[in-house]
Amino acid sequence: MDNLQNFHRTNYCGELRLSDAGKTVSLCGWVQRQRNLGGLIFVDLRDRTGLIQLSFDDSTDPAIFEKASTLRSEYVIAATGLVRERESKTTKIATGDIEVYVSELRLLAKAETPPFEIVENSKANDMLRLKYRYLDLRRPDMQRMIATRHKVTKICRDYFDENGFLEIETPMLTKSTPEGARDYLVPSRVHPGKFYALPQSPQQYKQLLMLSGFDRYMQIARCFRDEDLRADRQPEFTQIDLEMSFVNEDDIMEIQEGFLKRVFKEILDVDVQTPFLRMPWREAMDRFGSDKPDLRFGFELKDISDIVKDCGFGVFSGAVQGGGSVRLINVNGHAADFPRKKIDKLGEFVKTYKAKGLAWTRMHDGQVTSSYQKFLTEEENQAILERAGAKDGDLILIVGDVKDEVVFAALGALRCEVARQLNILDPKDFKFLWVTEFPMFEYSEEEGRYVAMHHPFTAPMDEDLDKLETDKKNCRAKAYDIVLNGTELGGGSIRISVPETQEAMFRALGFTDEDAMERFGHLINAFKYGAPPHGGLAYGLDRLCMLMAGAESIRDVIAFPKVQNASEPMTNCPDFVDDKQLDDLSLAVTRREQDEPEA
RNA sequence: GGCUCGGUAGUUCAGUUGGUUAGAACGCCGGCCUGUCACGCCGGAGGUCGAGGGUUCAAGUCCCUUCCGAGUCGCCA
Repeated sequence: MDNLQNFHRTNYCGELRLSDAGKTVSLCGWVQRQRNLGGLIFVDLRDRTGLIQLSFDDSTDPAIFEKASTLRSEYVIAATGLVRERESKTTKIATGDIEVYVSELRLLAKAETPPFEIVENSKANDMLRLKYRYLDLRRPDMQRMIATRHKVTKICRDYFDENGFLEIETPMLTKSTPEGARDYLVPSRVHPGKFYALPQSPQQYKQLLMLSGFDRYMQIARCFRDEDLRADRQPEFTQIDLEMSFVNEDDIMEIQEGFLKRVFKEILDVDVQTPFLRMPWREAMDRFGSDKPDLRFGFELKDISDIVKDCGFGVFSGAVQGGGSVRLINVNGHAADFPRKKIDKLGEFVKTYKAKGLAWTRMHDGQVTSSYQKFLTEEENQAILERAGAKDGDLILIVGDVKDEVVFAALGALRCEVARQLNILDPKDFKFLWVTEFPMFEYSEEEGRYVAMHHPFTAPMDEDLDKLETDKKNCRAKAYDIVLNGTELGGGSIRISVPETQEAMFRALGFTDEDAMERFGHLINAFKYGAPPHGGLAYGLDRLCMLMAGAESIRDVIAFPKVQNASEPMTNCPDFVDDKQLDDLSLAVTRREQDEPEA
């Protein structure tokens, strides 16, 4: 084994080109592969910029050749040599015109055979990759993802700085708030029995910063939510968090669009058209069955409740008369892609969303087959097909339910599912959308009361101010979500800056004055000292990077993510702690997992 | 907590109605090879079929339990 001593790297591997021929360079990195041809050895050397071929010749330098013959994959080496044009070139790597003929070789570290090959597009499963994440991150595609993420945050800081924003850090140890997701709690040693909470978002702090007069705030903020994971949800994630004073929705959306336009241009060379399309929440639900519609394709929802409300098919008429609706989508032109068996599978799919079933009409080669037409009159059937704009080659899919939410959820998801099955979703097509005029409240079955759909500091729309207490169901908020290709990138709102309105909001949510004071007293008090009108936005850096990188999970753009049960396979956290630590924190554990080690 | 899919060599996978010594590719180890670049050729090692129990003359295969992973519903102000 050698050491670095006075070795100094002069270049990165992947940056050398034919124009560098004749130079003597010093390179460092990992052995990608060694090819020993007998009297010749080729070594592909890898660093974060790419590969370059090192060559060794037994006939001219047997000592170095002997050393090179011991090299194995993932050994760490340093080499000095002459850049020269290759005898046989390749276009497979960027440095394929040249090689480095090595005159000095240092072996800096040996390596065991890795559990999976360090190559692009690894097929190793997620668990293995995450257990050896430091090896997984050596792979070129992961290096690119992490680098892309760096570029996004770099542009973010530049852009918002240029637009007068200050980056301000807010605390990680905060007060637990009841509304919203479960908090991660941190016990206090010096206050036995008391807990901090890790922030779900810097929401209240950034509003207080507006009160302090910082006017434009930005933070790349880590947030924590103790909820179950998904492909696009991690217990700790990063938000680009903004707040601005003396602005309305348009001002916030405009500054946001400028940022996204720039990020997509600089990183992907994609020209994003601004301003983005805006759509009220109600319209998004009616047309797409979703508050985060994917606009890359059609198959929009149509309401046929009026046609079937008195029809002879109980599934339809019962849904309408029970207070719900019957709606359809027309998968136009794709009847041939959905034979009976596949339609039955779609029926199973919608049941995931609590739909009772899926009715359908398939028009293929002049033949019409249908699951429901025999129960309806000729006029009713005709009216449905007309409403759907149906023609030969179309597939009509219908869901009815006594609950509108079920119809929307089922058809909204079904619309995306058929698009996915038809393989018509282009990951390089970026369709942005603002969804606006969100409802202020949604009814929580679990709690038996209305809860804030966004958060309790969201301002109601001026024209709905009086509905805050009288008509919660129809009260709309100055809230907006930014949606990209069916993914909610982020959301924001104009905040309540009038103390009386904030008090009304807390009352509407069922808090007593004492409750509100206990939980949000700091905010309520602050608002008494001159609060500027303000609003902001926060969106998921991880999700943005995922979509830009074409990744299927935010895990791929997070260096050290958690798996589905919120553990981390590499360090094996969370883990038990010893009694001394618990004692210091005045904690006693009353229930443990079964896999507790023998005491 | 529910549903769906998965777990076989270091890795990715195949393994038929239950039936001989569980296979392939890549990787790994050894040998040969002077222009390879997925080098080539020859040889070799490597398996508690996730775990436990059951049915059977016989289980990777069938049944039960359980663990682990992925996706998803609930949940995520």
